[in-house]
Amino acid sequence: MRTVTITDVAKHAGVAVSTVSYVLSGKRAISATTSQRVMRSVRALGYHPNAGARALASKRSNVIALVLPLRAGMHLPVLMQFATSVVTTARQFDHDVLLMTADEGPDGLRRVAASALVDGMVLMDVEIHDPRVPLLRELGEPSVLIGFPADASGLTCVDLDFARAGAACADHLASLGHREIALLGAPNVVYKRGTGYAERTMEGFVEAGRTHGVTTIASPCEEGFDEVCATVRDLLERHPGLSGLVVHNEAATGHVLGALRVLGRRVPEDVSVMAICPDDVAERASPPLTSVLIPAADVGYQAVRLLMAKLEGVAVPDSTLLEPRLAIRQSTRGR
Amino acid sequence: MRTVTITDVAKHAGVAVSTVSYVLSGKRAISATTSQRVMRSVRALGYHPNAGARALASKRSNVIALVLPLRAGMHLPVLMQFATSVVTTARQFDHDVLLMTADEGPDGLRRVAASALVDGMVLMDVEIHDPRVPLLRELGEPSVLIGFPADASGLTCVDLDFARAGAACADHLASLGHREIALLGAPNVVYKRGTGYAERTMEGFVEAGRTHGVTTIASPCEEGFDEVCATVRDLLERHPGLSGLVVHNEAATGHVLGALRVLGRRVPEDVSVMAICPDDVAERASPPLTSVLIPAADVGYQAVRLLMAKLEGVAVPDSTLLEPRLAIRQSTRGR
DNA sequence: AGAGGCTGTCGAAGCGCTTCGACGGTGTAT
DNA sequence: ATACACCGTCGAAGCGCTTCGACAGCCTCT
Repeated sequence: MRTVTITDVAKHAGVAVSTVSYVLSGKRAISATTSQRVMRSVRALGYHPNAGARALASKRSNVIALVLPLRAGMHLPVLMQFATSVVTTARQFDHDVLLMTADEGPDGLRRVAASALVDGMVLMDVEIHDPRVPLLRELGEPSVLIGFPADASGLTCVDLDFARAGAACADHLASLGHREIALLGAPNVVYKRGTGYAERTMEGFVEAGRTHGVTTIASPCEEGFDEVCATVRDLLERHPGLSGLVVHNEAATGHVLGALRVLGRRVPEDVSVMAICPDDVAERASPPLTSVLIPAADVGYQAVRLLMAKLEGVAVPDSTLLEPRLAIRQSTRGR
Repeated sequence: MRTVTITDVAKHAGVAVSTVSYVLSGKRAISATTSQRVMRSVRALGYHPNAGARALASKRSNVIALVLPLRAGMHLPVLMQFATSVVTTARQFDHDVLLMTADEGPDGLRRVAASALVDGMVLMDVEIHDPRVPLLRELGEPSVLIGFPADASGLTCVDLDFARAGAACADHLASLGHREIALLGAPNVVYKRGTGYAERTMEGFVEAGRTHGVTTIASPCEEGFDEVCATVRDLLERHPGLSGLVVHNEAATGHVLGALRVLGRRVPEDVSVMAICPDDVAERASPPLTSVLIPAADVGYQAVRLLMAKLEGVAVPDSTLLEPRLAIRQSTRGR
């Protein structure tokens, strides 16, 4: 069973090869009757254009790269959500997604760009000082970053507005009357690395606390149960007035609740707890956590949408920040 | 800056285009001197072969598809581990990975195969009655499945030997002197769907228990804390002699420990607990859990290795089962 | 009635690469 | 010395598609 080519379709429909191409691409006007005849042949023969030939002739592969670094302290489920929304959105724009990880290093990007395997790329989990950024500038490959590097000029970046997410938490707790509140963040290594979103969340949190005249404490948080327990105990001992806790670390979220239980503090009666995390994590906790949502699906969608616009030659904003969304559940209350 | 083509390299090196091609592919003998001269030109010009042209001429895209369904109850981190090991291994074989999700449905597979976008595919999370399986047979596309469908004849399947994993847990607990042991499995929906690995684990567990003359209980387990708590409480009430617990559900692992704490049972003094999960989850728990490892990286590696063999036309075994590995930590002890 | 402008279709020229057959040149067996 | 084999290299023919320019036919405007 030889594979069906455009020539077969053309013969079957009794038209020229170029006519079939134009029907399929819509790049020139074709009469309705011809068009229908061609489409009927396409279906009858089960024709699918050969991707390689198309890419060669058109200089467009209709594939975009999704570059995931996969570092310690990243929460995988969120990454997966990004990834799947990128794939789904890309398909809506008739593109496929090539998955790349960082272990090939920057050379991977270079290779993929130079070989015209992809038309553009979406880079996830971009750090403040990301080695991929200068390379991106050099390659001139259309791209969209998820996250913000230190120097974002000339790049297209998308992310949740983490500063506002941190602030939203402080706002919510302050409005409930809490006067001393803490943020438990990512593991230390994430801050050491200079990961923008973690820092911006803290800044937003602290800043908003100051505005409200509320005492804020911000602390990194490791991910083992015992470490979380120690951190929480320490926090409560040092700050007896502490009554509000924000967890921005998905692996630790469950442990924090467990630690409070062990320490004999009730949620929300003694301590209000909120999380910055996807909804399903917040809902699965006990009690369900008031949370600020990380809109992973939306970020992925925006990233692809922007990339597609760039591929069309449309100008796009350098920076796109997505609004955090507060969902009030049962883990916070006034005092 | 026009992109560098093989013609540029040939001119630069003073040889024919075909010679450059043969140097790069090694498909014909080329003298050492010529070869070196060509390679020097390749580096000097920064040549990368155009993927589309290569695919068109050679009928090989050097891309494989990775198909993730993404259903409820799947544990994402494990999927990610599979995925990254597939990508890494594919790169070792000079292939890239196209990421596909199920929302395009079987047509996605058909499209990708017919357009010669990929040379073969790796399908993850295959169910007992998987709609993709008949399609796969029809397409005749080289493929490897991770997981086992009901009828695996003529297909290449890889997976952890879950029956032996379940048995290993029962063996371990029995050898420690426990006479009544329970398996907490995946959420009910997973069994309803007919997911092979979940069922096989249970069967192996029950079977091994029988061999040892130990009472076994196998129960599905939802993933919220409160549900887990209720399940565990119920289990302990109904089976007062229960002293060993196996958790085969990553989202629930942490909750089970929390539930036991709440119920006043110490681990491992009162109840021995083990898990079937990746090492990092087991190590992060408190106390660190004796576990049977899911060798995600190895499964991904094997899948790609087998696929590459098939692409070379080498015959491969229909079924590859990976040995479970028991790691004894602090959550189990004799009674 | 003729010029000019649209529309819809065709033919042909590549896109950059692989691969096949051909062919000098050198080494080995007769 | 002649025949033969083999090694290393070359030229050319596609792979299946897009796209450009050409052009026939028709309509509209003067």
